[in-house]
Amino acid sequence: MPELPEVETVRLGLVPVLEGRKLVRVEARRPDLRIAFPPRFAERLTGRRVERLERRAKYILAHLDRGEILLIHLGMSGRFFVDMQRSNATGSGAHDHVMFETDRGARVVYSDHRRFGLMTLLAASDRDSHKLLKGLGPEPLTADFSVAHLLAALKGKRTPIKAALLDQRVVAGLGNIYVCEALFGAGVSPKRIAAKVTRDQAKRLVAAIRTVLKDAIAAGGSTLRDYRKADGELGYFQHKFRVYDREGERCSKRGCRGRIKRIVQAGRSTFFCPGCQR
DNA sequence: CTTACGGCCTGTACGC
DNA sequence: TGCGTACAGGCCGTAA
Repeated sequence: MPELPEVETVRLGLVPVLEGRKLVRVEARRPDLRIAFPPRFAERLTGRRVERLERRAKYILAHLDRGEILLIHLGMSGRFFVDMQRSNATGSGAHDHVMFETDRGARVVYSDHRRFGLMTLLAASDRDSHKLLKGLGPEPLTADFSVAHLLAALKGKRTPIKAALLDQRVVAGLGNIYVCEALFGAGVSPKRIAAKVTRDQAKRLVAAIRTVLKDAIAAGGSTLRDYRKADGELGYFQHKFRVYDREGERCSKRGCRGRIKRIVQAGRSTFFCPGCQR
């Protein structure tokens, strides 16, 4: 269920445990996440030092010594746990697929009941050319993501803006929730055809996207001590959304008398206020 | 080329 | 309580 802010919060939780640490033991308990582990996956990771954890879109890239990158995607249900007791016997760890033990004795467990996540290895030199990474659009929290870029990316697109913003080639890291929130913040209707978004709306969208993502990351940092919950789970936090999953509630915008509506676009729920999103 | 849709898995919520 | 159904925040491959 993680989008950019959740992935970033997970990354921040992993940094103190993994960065600079050597992996002394790695177990890959099942090989069939969305993309099967490469051959000898656990062996190739054992003994490697994690030099740096990077986030790109919804991916975490663990830069290892010897010029390799461990690429991680959490899919819909991927979670990391640090230093907690997990037991397959009791069922609590039934979906624990990968375990990393560091030279400081920390144990990091990756759990993913739907198995839409993935882990794979790539050469550091493929950082920008790997097929999962090469088509990604700009990071929304950097200057690469500009009004000019957004307008160019939307040009000629016949799909609704909602679908366009979910397209990782347009902007990287947004998912269904934050697209709904950003469209609400910008006052733009999710049904508007992408190519018809005006310059003024594009400006508001760029600003709203940055704001909702930054606020969510900040909420993770302030809600969780060390980005970690009591049970050792990293990166997830209670966050209040203004439209997502609020069908039927009053619009929170001042002076707006509308109610939040739910529609289905491209098979996914969209929440918006017909009163103030145009 | 762009756009639309099925499929991958399992868990949970809800109506009857 | 049990059962069936719908739905879930992602992404890829394929077809149109």
